[in-house]
Amino acid sequence: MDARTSNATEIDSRPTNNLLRRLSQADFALLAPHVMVENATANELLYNPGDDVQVVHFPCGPALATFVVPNEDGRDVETILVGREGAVGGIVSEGYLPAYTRICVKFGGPFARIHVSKLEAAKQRSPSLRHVFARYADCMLAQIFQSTACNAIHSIEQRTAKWMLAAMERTGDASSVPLTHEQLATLLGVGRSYASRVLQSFKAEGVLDTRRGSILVRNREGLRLRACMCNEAVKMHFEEVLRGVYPTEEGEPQLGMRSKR
Amino acid sequence: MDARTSNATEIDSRPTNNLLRRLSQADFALLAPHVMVENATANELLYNPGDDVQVVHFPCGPALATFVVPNEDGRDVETILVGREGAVGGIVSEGYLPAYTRICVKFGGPFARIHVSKLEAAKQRSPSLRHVFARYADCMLAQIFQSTACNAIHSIEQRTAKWMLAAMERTGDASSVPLTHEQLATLLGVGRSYASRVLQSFKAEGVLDTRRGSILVRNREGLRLRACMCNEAVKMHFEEVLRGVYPTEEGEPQLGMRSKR
DNA sequence: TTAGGTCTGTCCACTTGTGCACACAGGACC
DNA sequence: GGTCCTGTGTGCACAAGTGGACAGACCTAA
Repeated sequence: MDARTSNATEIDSRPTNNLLRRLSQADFALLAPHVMVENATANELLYNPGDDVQVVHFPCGPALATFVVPNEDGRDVETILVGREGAVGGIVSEGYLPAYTRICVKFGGPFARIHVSKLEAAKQRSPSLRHVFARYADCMLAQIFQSTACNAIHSIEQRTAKWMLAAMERTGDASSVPLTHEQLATLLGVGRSYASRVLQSFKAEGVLDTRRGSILVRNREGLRLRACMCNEAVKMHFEEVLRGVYPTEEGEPQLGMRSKR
Repeated sequence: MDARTSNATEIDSRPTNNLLRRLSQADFALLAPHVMVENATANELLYNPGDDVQVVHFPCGPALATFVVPNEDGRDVETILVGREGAVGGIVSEGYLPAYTRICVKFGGPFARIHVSKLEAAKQRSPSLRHVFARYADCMLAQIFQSTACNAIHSIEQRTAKWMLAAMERTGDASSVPLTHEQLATLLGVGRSYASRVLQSFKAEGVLDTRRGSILVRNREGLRLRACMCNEAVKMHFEEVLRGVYPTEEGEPQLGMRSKR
């Protein structure tokens, strides 16, 4: 509604990644020449364990990436989801180290990419830019900590509901998650038949519906009732540390990070 | 054996924290004036959620800290152990942010402390120092990722064995862990009676023995056989990224990080 | 329109872990 | 030397989750 500011076009042309959109114009200008947006499709691997981390990927729009911890016996575990609120690759390590986890595109979409060396050079020049990334790294850490606790004490039912909500918040899609029962089970690190049963019980309660290869959410509030509060805890930390970056149902963070005018 | 270098005394007087000992002399010199070593006792809280993180704590000797994720229903979960291989507080966030987790002294001992502002100032002046801390942050991240996966798919038996080994590697103590069954159970996020039963089965197999308030390890190799490989996976990452920082049974990292001479 | 592969719902026997209860053992303190 | 408290060992009923199996449903492609 105040899209008539002189630089609205320039701002709106930024990739739809909340982290990038939160940057001041000056900071974004440092990165802009090196940012490239490309599409990635579901299941594409951004990094494998041991890969040299050289590129930071910012999921845009409905794109979603996950960190997958491989396991000797093949039972890989998905840990955290990263959508347009964040970025993956060298966020904590500042790059040039072997990746520990696999990073996998969960839902396809555009990804903004920048070489770590360019990002680090920009951080060198702008403390405020460094600061935003340090803050995001802290939020990502919080997310993983919460995941660890969640896996330790919450039921599969709770975690299923939590995962669905987290995915929907990030993609912005109102209703459907393209996932087979098998995939959902793997992602939670549980058996397929039990995952099916949980979905079945949700279905019986009218919370969601199942299609071949996708899950439809019928009653988001019901889902929230059945989920643990882990999402909320993490969201609060995001709000405290990086106000407006975490996607919510009320809408995206507005541009113009300085709240004046 | 080459303890006759001119500055041997100065080096040996460094706190017995492997991260600090890995620093070049020049880098350590930047920190030294601001480092203070103080003892902390078990169960002391270094941070509570929401606290402003202003001090970095480096566990020395047998000291051990843990990150505890509090839970709405009071079922707190301990996540990762940090001993003399690392540090806690503002490692990822670079300080001045509200703590997300509780940080608790698990086993008492000396802690070297430095104010985040001093550490950050030193990083500003020395890229190599910054680099060491970025690398450690990456290792810590790996540790948490592995924990998340471990909690998702490994049995309580495996996790108990893993925890015992991890604690012993870090404290260097050959045999005894001062822990009640209750504490062990809480720390793993499981019921007390089941934890007792697992210990009982280990005892029956001659792997460990129980005393009132502490657990004695009888057969470390047996413990390793019963543990998951999560420790090893993390250890490998440490070795790759920060060779010699992770404590092992073979001994501590030797000083003089440049291997020449 | 049929064939074939994948996904889904459900059954079953089994293991893992929970939560409560209770007897009793080990120390610490008077 | 008794008292009291906390910690330990164990029994039981139950809940949660596993892993294999299989029939049928859905979709695609020929």
